Amino acid sequence: MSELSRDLPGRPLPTRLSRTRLYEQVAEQITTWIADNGLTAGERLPPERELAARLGVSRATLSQALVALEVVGVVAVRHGDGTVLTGKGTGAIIDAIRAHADRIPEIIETRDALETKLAALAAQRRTDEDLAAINAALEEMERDIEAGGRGVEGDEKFHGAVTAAGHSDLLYRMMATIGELIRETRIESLSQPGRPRDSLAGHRRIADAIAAGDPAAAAEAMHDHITMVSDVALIRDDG
Amino acid sequence: MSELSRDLPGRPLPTRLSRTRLYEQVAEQITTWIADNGLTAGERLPPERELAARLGVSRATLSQALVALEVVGVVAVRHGDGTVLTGKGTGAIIDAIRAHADRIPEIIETRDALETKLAALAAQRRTDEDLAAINAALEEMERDIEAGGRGVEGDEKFHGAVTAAGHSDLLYRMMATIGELIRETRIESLSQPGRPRDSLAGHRRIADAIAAGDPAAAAEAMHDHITMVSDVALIRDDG
DNA sequence: GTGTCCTATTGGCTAGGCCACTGATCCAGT
DNA sequence: ACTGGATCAGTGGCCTAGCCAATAGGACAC
Repeated sequence: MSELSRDLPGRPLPTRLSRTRLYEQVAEQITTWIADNGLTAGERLPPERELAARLGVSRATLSQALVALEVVGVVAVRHGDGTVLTGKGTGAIIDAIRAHADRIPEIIETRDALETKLAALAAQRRTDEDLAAINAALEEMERDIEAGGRGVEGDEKFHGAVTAAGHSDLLYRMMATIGELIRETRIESLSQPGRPRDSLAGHRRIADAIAAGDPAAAAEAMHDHITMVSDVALIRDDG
Repeated sequence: MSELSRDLPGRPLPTRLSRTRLYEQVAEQITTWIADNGLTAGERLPPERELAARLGVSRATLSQALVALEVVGVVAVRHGDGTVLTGKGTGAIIDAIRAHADRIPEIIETRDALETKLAALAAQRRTDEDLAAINAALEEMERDIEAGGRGVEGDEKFHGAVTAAGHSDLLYRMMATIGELIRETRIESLSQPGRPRDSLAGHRRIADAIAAGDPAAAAEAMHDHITMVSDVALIRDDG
């Protein structure tokens, strides 16, 4: 039959396209369901029997999906108790790194590599919505600092907004992978006296460059900003 | 109350020791069996029915084990054909990306982000051994091109050597994560007429900067090199 | 030779069931 | 009142049995 025709584009026949198996779709549905309902670590999934029925698959298939999610580190299935979400998510690399104790310099380097590029991309690709999100984060950080806070949340949102503005799935994922590691260094950095204000100024430079659509300036501003953060980490190393 | 007492051990009370589920043991057995018999990519595992019988488990359980191995990227299960070993082994993100078809521009961007930084780090940290490896790769590529080849292997080794010379575990792992994706673009790039020679020259610049210990020059050379590669990818996109 | 069809083989998925584990509850003993 | 053990409902673990769907390769017609 002509079933083949729809699988034969002009392209070089990249990789034997794999059929989606049911368990993959199920796993996908579950993860999106988790995201939609804003479930966090520790919360429970419905019982297998119920979940299987609700998704319209057999328990065996659901079980495969759970195995997949378990391997990836999204959930932990506990015999006799239930299926609970684990916080880590991507975990694999993170644990490996964290196991080696003080990898902070490496985290900074990686951030530098990824975010500098992302800033440049953001300058080229940001939409008005992206810009709005960036500015909102900036304002939140400013308000928090004015009120005597450290602006941690705004800081995080800012970098998240810039990452999103880069419009690169792969880079986005990589940032997500080391996201948790970054968060740890971030808190340390902003705990330094006077640091929040400096950080805010750095963010302004980045935001301006992105708004102006100047990739080079955005990259440089981001690089400088991350370098500043790294000072803190090094200080801690000395201590 | 004394409810607290159970939360206050002298020791950290490690982690809720998780029972090994059968599928884990099965997956373990399979991987060791693979290793023992020296099976390589492309070779087949026995049929599910037979394998299940031989391992003394049900097909359902074996299927779970295969899902786990599939998620990790050890095997590929093909409906109607069988279960074959895949060379890779990291896979998770790769498939997610590949599923979205033409992500080549994103791959290039990510390469640019990671490798540019790695080149700079390599310029600062390379040992004599690193330098030797880089030069060896360069020579291999040159010889291959002289002989009319495309220098694919040398190219790959070169980038691997630079990555190693960066001495950053995290960045190294991220490169490994997208390694296969890069390989695909590499082969395409070097298939362009005249491209291998240009590529070789680009590599020389990078190697020289690293040898000279000049991070900025190394980063720039790497960036230019990757930009050149990206041209090819874009050409392909047009076609 | 070439293309088509058939079929054995293999994985995909379901249904239904029993067993094992967990946690909460209840109850007897102290 | 408190402790400890027994019970029980709910949950996942695993199995058996079976049918469906995809693949590859050979038989066959041309």
